Amino acid sequence: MSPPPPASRGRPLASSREMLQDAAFELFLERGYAGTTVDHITQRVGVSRNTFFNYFPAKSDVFWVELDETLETLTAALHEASADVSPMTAVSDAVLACGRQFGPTRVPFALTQHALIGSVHELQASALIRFTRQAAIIRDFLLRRDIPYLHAQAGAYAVIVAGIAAAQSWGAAGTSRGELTPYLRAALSPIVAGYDALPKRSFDDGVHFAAVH
Amino acid sequence: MSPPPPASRGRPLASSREMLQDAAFELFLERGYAGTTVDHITQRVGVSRNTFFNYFPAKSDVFWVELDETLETLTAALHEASADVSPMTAVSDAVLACGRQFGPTRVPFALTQHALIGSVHELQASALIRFTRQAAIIRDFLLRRDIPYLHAQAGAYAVIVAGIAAAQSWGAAGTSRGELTPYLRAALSPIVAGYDALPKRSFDDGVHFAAVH
DNA sequence: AGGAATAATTGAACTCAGTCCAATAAGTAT
DNA sequence: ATACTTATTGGACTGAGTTCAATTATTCCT
Repeated sequence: MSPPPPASRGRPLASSREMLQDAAFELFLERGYAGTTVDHITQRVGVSRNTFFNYFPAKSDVFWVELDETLETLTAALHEASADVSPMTAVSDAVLACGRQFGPTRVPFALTQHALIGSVHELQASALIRFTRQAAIIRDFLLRRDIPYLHAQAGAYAVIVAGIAAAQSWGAAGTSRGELTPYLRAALSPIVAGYDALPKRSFDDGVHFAAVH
Repeated sequence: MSPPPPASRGRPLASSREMLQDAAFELFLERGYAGTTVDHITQRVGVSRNTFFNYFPAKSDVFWVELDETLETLTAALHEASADVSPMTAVSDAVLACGRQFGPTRVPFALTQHALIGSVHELQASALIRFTRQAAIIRDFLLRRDIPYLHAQAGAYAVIVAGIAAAQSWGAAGTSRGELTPYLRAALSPIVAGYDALPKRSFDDGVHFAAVH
């Protein structure tokens, strides 16, 4: 996910991550994601196919680079959460904080092109990986705040999908889109409200839900 | 998705869908999903590799067969929804109706083995396909009930992920799992409550969200 | 009975992502 | 110089999924 640390010893990097990334995005625009092979990308940079995989674990990782940079800040945003607000409010605030990294001047490729995810297998798989990864981070946060497992898992999922729905609408809105934040607020509010209204321990009305993992 | 209609004309089917399916599940248990190739499956049935793809569009479709049968009933369940209850309650009821098709005596392979989804690319992709397909059905239902686009999309997503969280906990609970319904109820309730509490048209407090598609 | 139409099966060749491995090249530290 | 470290490379491989033309089994029509 993160760029390999520049080594002071050994053979220096001949091709940079950015070169591959730039070539890939050019080609994605020229021939579409599906019409671009890893060979195309490396040929444009003038490097062997295998070198691509030194920098990116998969072709699909290029698609997500911009988004991934932001997703990585979620953990930190959660750690800054105040203990005064409800768990789901804290999560929502963290997601909003991440969302503020986007705006009319910064729209990740993955958002403008999210329709691609519907048709390319690799993107579907890589999208789900990111989904579950972020959900696990939020779920664990909620578990630490004593939310029972089922609600922690479902709540984590729900917050993420609210973010996805917001990002999709925003990304699809074209040049008129403005800031992402109001979209996020609108999508998140019913979720947060629903969980905040939940009486403590209401989750097991007669049924015992075992924790998983 | 659905089995090819038995043709009255032309060469009759030599291998049945069930034979391939049974062989596949046997092999999934014997060697794991990833360790089973399409070749293995067709060799066990005594048929050529290409024949597999006459019956299933992809290897991953076998993984989901049992679940798919139930997912296909969602549209019908939504059509039976009463106009008296709130849109999200109607959706929740439909999901609960689908969920009642499972129980201790019927646990789909995809649920007991859901951990596989975390490690197999094809399963990730095929899981997301099913997720978006069901979400679109629910979203369109909510749109017909005059829910604005962003909330319809986010709400549809949220209901599905609540179902997923419930199904995961239930599937992971082992032989002590009992009925799926209480898990579903618990996971769905805060979502439904959150959306039901939403004042009409509160969604665009000053911002216009364009409909997409 | 003898085609013609229809549909399933098959084999073969192909594409492409991703993995593995051994060889080599290009640097740095001693 | 030499050893060590690390990047690059080529080659072979796996496995899912596609495409296509050829074959085979069956029904319908005459």
